[in-house]
Amino acid sequence: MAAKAELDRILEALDATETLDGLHQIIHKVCDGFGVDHAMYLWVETAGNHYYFGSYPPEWTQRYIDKAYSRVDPVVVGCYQRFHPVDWKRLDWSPRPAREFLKDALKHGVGNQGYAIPIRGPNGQFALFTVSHNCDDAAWERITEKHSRDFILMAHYFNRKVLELEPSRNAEQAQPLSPREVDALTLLAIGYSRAQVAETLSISEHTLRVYIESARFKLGAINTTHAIARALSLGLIVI
Amino acid sequence: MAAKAELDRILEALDATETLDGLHQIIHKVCDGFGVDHAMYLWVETAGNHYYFGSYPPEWTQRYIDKAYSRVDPVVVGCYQRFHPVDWKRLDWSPRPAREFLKDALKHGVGNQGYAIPIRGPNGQFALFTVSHNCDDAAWERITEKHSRDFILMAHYFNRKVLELEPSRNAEQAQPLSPREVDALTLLAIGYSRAQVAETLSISEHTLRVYIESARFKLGAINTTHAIARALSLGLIVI
DNA sequence: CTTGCGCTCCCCATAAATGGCGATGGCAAG
DNA sequence: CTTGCCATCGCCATTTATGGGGAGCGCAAG
Repeated sequence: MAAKAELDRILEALDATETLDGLHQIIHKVCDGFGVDHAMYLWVETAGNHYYFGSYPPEWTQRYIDKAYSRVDPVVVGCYQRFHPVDWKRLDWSPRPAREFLKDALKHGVGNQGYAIPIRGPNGQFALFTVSHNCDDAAWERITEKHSRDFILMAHYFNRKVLELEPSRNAEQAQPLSPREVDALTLLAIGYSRAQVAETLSISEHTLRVYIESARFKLGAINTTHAIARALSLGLIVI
Repeated sequence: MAAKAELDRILEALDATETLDGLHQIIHKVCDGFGVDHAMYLWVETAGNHYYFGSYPPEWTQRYIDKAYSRVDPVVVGCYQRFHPVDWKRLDWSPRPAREFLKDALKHGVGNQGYAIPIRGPNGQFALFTVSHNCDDAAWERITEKHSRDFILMAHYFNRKVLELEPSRNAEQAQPLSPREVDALTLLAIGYSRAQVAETLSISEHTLRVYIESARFKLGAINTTHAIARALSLGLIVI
């Protein structure tokens, strides 16, 4: 089957590329190889700070950033709460901002059909791989049914490469915490006050403070809340 | 290719199954179909609260839970910080607890080779899909090279089904936070004091307090640190 | 058109966390 | 055998967070 060879070619190209430029080119091969109008990868971070590449017109991508559309885009919002790839049609387009966004998107050449694959990486990374197209529902269903597995794999490989080539975006490795520090931060993270933590761990509150301060220092955190947040993000504690 | 048909059969079975029992059976088909000794799925939550099914001997799985091995298991610890599937050999087995864990695992019939695929879902879900086997390095590399894509897809499909059939675990759907609440918690999570957050958001410190309290209430958190931790865990904020 | 919710503002008092100065003993690696 | 890290303890002053009251405006959905 042609598409199978297509997938292999793309995944191999993804494995082989060593530059972001190379990576960005491959997205166009996805369009050609799978007969869709557009494909894109979008790493969603805090508002306005995305990492995007794809085949959408540059005006649209700029507009998307300028208008902070990722906050209203049902594809982003909807995928954030699910694991399963999703057809755009099945998302909730009822809120007014969403409908206006859709109108704007169609005007800028985004396809009326789309299929989005949520991707999650370490440290809370969240990204999307999307293919979109202009066609009727039946034709689109044929495409997505046939290639949904391929899209999943490509999403995985794209993200893998992005993480590899954009290490700066990926949080730095923190020095490990001592067991007591982990205990202390974990209990604080579930809402215990310092007094309660000290009692739970059967240590003086002062000793506890030493742990917290030590953990704060290791994590480069300026207060306890920050330390908890960093420890959670870095996977050093789990609640 | 036989393995291709094998993959199709398994993914279709995964799509079709509607019970956890059915799901648990399929893991054995993975072993048969791909010629590996063991396969397993492990949803890692707080210590001792896992969701597991697989082909390991029941004694071992019980022991794993009893000894809280997920805290020292380099497969779990190592995968938590990466996106890429990983061969067990490439993990860090040098800490003493890890070495003792390995000895214990081998004694209980876990293979000397393994390949682990990290899986992440909404609300900070973290799971592992692992295949393991007893053989030499060369043979193992042939298996993993040939089937790594299949393993990724199976990991994805297993997790998809688990999320579908175990909604209770995922059910901790927190009510969504308002944009201002997200702003407030996010800034607190990066270490800002309330005064700084209020200034950054250009609101009074009292208004900020209302947001924090409202978020605390929605999250069932008893103090700010707890709220931050829960919001992070639930994926409601990202830092 | 009412009800709810989000966003905004203020004061007071108390509880909690932080910063700074200490100290001792154990254990492991260089 | 020193150096560093971990675990444990104390006190005081200051800053910050929390809990308890209030209130008004706007928007959207029932």
